[in-house]
Amino acid sequence: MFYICSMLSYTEENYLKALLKLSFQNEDKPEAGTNEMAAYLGVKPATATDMLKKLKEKELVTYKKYGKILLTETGKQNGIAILRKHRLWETFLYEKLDFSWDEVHEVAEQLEHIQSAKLVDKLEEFLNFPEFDPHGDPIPKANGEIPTIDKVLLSELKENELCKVVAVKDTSTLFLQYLEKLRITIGTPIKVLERIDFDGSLSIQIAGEEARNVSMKFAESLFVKR
Amino acid sequence: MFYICSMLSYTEENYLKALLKLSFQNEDKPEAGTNEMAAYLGVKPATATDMLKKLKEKELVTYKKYGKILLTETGKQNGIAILRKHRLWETFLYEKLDFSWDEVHEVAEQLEHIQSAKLVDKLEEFLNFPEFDPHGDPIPKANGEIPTIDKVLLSELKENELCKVVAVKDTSTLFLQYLEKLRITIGTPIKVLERIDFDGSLSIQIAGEEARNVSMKFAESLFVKR
DNA sequence: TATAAAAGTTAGACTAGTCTAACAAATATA
DNA sequence: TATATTTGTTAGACTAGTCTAACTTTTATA
Repeated sequence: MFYICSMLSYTEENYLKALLKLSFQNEDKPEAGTNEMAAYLGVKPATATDMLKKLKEKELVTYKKYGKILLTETGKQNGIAILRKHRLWETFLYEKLDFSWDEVHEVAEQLEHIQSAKLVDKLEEFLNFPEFDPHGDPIPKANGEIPTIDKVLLSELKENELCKVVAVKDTSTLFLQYLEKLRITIGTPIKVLERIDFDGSLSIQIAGEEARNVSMKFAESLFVKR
Repeated sequence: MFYICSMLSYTEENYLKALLKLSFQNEDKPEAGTNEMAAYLGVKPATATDMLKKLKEKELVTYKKYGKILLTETGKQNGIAILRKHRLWETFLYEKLDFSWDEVHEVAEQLEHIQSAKLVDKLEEFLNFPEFDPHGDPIPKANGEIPTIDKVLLSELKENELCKVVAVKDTSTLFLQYLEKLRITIGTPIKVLERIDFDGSLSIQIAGEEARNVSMKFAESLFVKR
């Protein structure tokens, strides 16, 4: 149970976090490839290969030449610790400092690397132990547990189904700003009025307002709870 | 008035801050020497020389070989911006997250490098535009102005003078913890009962409690307002 | 004022993280 | 299954920031 190692560089932390995120994406098999990882981090594959050797040396990942990359338990816990910090800071920025949905990420990318166990725990307490961040993503607990919530994509609902927004799948600025324009936020109730099979678009009712059409791309970017 | 440049590295920021701090210390002449600066930053003089060339290139300092180092106006404003962040974060940690006097500095050293103009200004607003940090040091305003307060060392007071603690000169953990033990904090009233000429020590009354002796070293580490 | 001491600089080397270009292995497909 | 494509690795180079060791300039002092 002595997983979190504080002697990681800024860069190493970013690699671990990327690996963790990729493992969430590829749910069935939590591995990643070198190119995939490099693309995610915005570096060249050669660079990723080098770092991988270092992470392997430190027993944070298992991998062999030309093989897939997998986080060790230590690597995973370290990644989770960073994700925890990231999401707590996002929550702080959104709730206490009036940052908007799409502004929090960039600053949290920096704040997540601050080293101080006390700071993280005090921050969590100050925020009243939030379970989800402003995007609806779960905030890992101090022990590494990650809260869950059952959610489905808006696109999976049938006609006449009612739901509440619980998270965004796409966190791009464009999408988040569109959501703000539609006055959709975490918790907003939505009713599916009609499904247009032709292009997968939906006619929905947002918070009891008048009907509005949204694209399939939109419906596949929003998580809701029935 | 377009002073703050955001393209400074973590290290460059530290050099500018060090130079600014040294210029406060050497009040009469705000210059510094290479060795002095290196010592302050915990690097070797050779390293400081290299960085100086870089800072000169960027017009953040003026200096010539074997000469003294002086911040340019741009350099000074950048230094002040970092100091502002440092002291705002210290205030946040102390007031909102219950950090103790002597714990805030280390974490603020990291937080001061977060790049986001919005963050700093929102933080200042969230803290209600504090003028002084937990150690009583002035927090620079967004425009670079630094609040002042007239303060003297406790050691300068005469017998029977009354005062209030406004800042600490020494910010070492040992001193801060001693202050906590004595239940002295910013704002605590103190009366000088007796000055012992033999060793410069004082007999003082803290917040109306019974008399207590403090050393000359102590009296020279605490700033008060008459 | 000559010289010793202090202060500052240069040259060359190292590490972490990055790149490009060339190559090797694995996989997909004709 | 042979080959083309994709994926991943190696080698060599670069930058920022650091070091040590040797050297130079300034300053303090005998």
